[in-house]
Amino acid sequence: MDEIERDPRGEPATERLNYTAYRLGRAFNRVAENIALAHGVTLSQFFVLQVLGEGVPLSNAGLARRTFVSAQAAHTVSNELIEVGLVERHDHPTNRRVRLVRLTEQGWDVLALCRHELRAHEVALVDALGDELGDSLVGILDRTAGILAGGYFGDDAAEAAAILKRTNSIRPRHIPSRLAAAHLRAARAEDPAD
Amino acid sequence: MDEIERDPRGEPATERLNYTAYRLGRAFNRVAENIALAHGVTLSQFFVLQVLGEGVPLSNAGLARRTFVSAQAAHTVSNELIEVGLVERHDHPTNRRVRLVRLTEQGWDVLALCRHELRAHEVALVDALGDELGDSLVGILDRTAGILAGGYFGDDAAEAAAILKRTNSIRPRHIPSRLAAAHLRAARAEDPAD
DNA sequence: CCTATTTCAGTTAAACTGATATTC
DNA sequence: CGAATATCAGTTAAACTGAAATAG
Repeated sequence: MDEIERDPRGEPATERLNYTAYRLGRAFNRVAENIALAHGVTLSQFFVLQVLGEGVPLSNAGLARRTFVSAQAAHTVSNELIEVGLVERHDHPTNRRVRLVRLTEQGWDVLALCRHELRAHEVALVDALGDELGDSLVGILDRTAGILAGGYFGDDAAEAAAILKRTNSIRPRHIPSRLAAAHLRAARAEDPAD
Repeated sequence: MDEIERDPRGEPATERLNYTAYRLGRAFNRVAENIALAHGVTLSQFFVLQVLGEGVPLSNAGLARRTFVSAQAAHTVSNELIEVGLVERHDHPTNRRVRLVRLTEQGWDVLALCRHELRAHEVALVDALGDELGDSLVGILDRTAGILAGGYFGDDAAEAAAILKRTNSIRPRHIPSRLAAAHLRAARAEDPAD
């Protein structure tokens, strides 16, 4: 072993809630982003679809609060979704100032597809987590993120495959050599005729 | 009540793990960012400080993996921290290719201050959460984020105060009128001589 | 030769702040 | 008039991809 000097003031970052929550969020975002991009939707757009997917029309201000961004940011994302036909604006029944947004039929279709894939991933995760969640919040977050690893349970081939499914007109993602190698190995094992 | 039509396909976004994890991460990030900025450090820089705060020198590649970003992104952040003297580079004992980074004394000082404030926030959160965490992951994430609200337990005055503490040479944050009003009310109640 | 690391460079998604008009 | 909303605009933090040199 290397046994490089370790400073005595050192404390595991994974003991801090903000770090574990950040880590867990990143892991989920990778999966969600790959799923969304595979259907031509960016991650921030997908969060808007998810909130509107509750089936209740929302004002732009309300949408901003639910997606935790500024009203300006939510407005931009809404406009993008309107432009591609996944969302539409309509008047508020009583307040003439606010303009509500809601999903179009096409929006519901895309959301249903993403939801389906997302749920499959969740089922696998909850299964891997087991029944006992433990008794500390930071422990749960750390353990969940650890199981998720990069979001794909450490399955590099699965991650590479998910990246390849992206609609690359949006973001032509570079596949790290480690992932590419695993993906090739998996593909070869599946089809030895190669 | 308004009773606007609710689409039967609607499902709460808070039932999806990716949404609740994202929400929780955002709430923690707001708090961590305010604390970090109060000491002249951005959020991404702070994550690097937290990882190096384990007391073990890391390569840039290792740092990238621990903060879940590309090597290029980690490299940029490291350079920023080196420039302000919170981090320093030194050689790897055996591998001449890698250059390790570690905290400087000044880096340890800043980290200690941030850690202190962060832990106080965590204690308040865990206290509010109570002993029983529940038995579903999505339930825990949702409940925790709900308690945190915007990160400050719904205490608008506290959030406004935290924003005001930011070193505004970095990012002169706009304080929403709602927060500003709450902050003024709280300040007036504290010092009625005003 | 292959893989990992470092690091230069350009690009972009996605947030931010500022400011104004409008409606309740 | 005060507060919330919609929406114009510009800006920026912070990620991304591409590519090259270097060490093991």
